[in-house]
Amino acid sequence: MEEKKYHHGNLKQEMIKEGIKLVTTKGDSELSLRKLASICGVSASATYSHFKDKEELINEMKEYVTNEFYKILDDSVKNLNKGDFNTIVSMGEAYVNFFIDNPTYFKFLFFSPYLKINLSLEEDNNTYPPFRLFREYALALLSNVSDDKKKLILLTNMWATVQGISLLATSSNVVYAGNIREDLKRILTNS
Amino acid sequence: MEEKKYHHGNLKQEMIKEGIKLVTTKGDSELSLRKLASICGVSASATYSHFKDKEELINEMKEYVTNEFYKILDDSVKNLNKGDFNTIVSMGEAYVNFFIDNPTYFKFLFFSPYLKINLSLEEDNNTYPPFRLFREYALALLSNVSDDKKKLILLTNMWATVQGISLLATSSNVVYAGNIREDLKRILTNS
DNA sequence: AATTGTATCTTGACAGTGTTAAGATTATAC
DNA sequence: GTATAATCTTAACACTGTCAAGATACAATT
Repeated sequence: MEEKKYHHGNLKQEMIKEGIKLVTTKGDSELSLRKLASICGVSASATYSHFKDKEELINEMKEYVTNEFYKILDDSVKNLNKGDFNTIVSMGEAYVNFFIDNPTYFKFLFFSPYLKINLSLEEDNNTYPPFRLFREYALALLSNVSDDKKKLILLTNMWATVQGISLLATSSNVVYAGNIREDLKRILTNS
Repeated sequence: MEEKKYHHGNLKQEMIKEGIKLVTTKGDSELSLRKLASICGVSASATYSHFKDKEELINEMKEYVTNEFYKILDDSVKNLNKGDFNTIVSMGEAYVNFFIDNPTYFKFLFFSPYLKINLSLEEDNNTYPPFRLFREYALALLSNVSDDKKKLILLTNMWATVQGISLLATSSNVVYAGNIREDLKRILTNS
């Protein structure tokens, strides 16, 4: 039996985690600060000691999920060579599977002003980290493509493929019957 | 100067249209029944003479937008031959351009339980109409593909391409530099 | 160790939301 | 012309995010 203390001790982290749990199980429309505060055994206003407003809480939740996403992408290419075809395929599979495993995350992550998506060829630190990682590996594979415009189009298409399939896979009533490996191969080999 | 009448006369249609205007200009978070009722010069509860609840209003708004979407896809293949490559390309371009022209519609349409997306090969009437139309023309092009599994994968990929590019194009900070014609060609020719 | 300051929490209030109940007004049907 | 049904209004409910004021407990300084 836990003692009910005046100070929670770990409220910020718990709100983020319970918030993600709520979104995952009930959907993002069910996420309310008061409900969340109640779950954490704390008054509604306690939220404002840790977050400026609801949006800031949601952004921190997104950051948390983003880190999970990033780690999975990163792990998927561990011990693989950066320039290999197999490497980007492995990441592509991990990419799609992440959202198949967590269907609610796709909407949660990809429809928000938080995202800074940059499709340029140059490395930059403003890009959404998982995308940056994908770009890094995709460009490594495309290093022998000399035409920059062609390169950008190929990059965009690889991206659109994993992103589009993730979208379809997490939409209602859709089961993806294809093969992410074949999809990426098709894009890469015919260029 | 309009006379202010007790009965509005055309409230249902005006709420749908003004609702879409609100979503388009301010985003879907700004859509409230009371605000909408106020815009239409009517009390908050008047809504409930025409819609069961907010969800029903939103669904009718989606239906309206869906019809626009469908018409644009349908128009894009008018006077074109169903089995031609150019035909599906024309539709693909119209598909993506519709969402480039109306960026808020993508989120509005594609994240809701309303959608019934069916990726099977068989014709069925439960599928979301614009998707049904796309499938119809895509399958016409694929009529010479004998392997049903291969056919389904190709269909899915054509779909994922236009859908993924639409998503990227309507996300923040992304400009699609590719060419939808080349994308579809790539998918079709390498199979 | 006592005091002070700061971080964290509470209660109470405010305006805004979707929704319902009861009743007023007007159009429609017989 | 009268009854019925559709459409609207006002009033209220529970819920939401947010803020101001004050209570509590932890941390730092003397």
